Amino acid sequence: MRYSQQREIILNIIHSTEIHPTADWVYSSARTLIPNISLGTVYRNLKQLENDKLIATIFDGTVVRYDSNMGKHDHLKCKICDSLTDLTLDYDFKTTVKQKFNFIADEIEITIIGRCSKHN
Amino acid sequence: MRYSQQREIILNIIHSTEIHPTADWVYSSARTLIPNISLGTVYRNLKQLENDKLIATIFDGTVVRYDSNMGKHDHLKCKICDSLTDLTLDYDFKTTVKQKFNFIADEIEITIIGRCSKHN
DNA sequence: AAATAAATAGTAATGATTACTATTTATTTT
DNA sequence: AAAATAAATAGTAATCATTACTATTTATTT
Repeated sequence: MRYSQQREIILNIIHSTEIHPTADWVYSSARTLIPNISLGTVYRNLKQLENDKLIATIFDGTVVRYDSNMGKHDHLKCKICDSLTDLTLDYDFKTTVKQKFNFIADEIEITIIGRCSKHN
Repeated sequence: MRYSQQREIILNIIHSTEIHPTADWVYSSARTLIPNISLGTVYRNLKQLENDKLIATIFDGTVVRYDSNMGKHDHLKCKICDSLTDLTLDYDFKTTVKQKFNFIADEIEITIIGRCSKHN
């Protein structure tokens, strides 16, 4: 993959925020640095960065969000302020589903939906 | 909420399949019974049925799927055949997140992604 | 410095979902 | 049972996120 300033900026944007931004947020943010960057460029690079395992995508119900935390982790999603917070839970479901369903687990996605500390 | 034949048929369709259908699948299926049912009617009723807790929605990455299994349960998603299978896992994350994050958990969504018994 | 192929900007197209509106229909009132 | 009502519908247009397309630009190789 050839270097591009656009891709570097997009990756930096995702690495420098905790908010798990959407493609559109990344686009707006990138435009402050490259005013005429194209939305298509943002989407294409997000996909490439995901393929290269430099970022991860999270499906948040309606929109896709991007996450620079590449370690195995889970999410707390606040119903009130719509924030998404990383956490790490302790579990071992892989052996369970292998034994009961003969299902080989590659990834496990856990999202806990509720009210964060600011809204309860 | 006023009775409508359309809503009854939509609910029956979801109750009579295990495949966690998409809105479009429900639409196609409903058309065999009501040939000129509108796609908007399908979406509107799916939303109403969800509000009334008669069905649940699952976000499958790209499309929304509907589930008539209203009990607390989790999903096994096969990467190869794209099937979505219900299962029930045993866990208690609610107390963990209350203690560590002061987060009140209302729902917990767990999806295990991998290869089902037919594809491993 | 010229050749190349990958990446871009800008725009059009797609696909899922929602909004709108005139008409139909279930339910209530008379 | 007929008229009044308001909710639900069909059909169509609009929206929003994402993808596709294409001529141009640019990083890298020769």
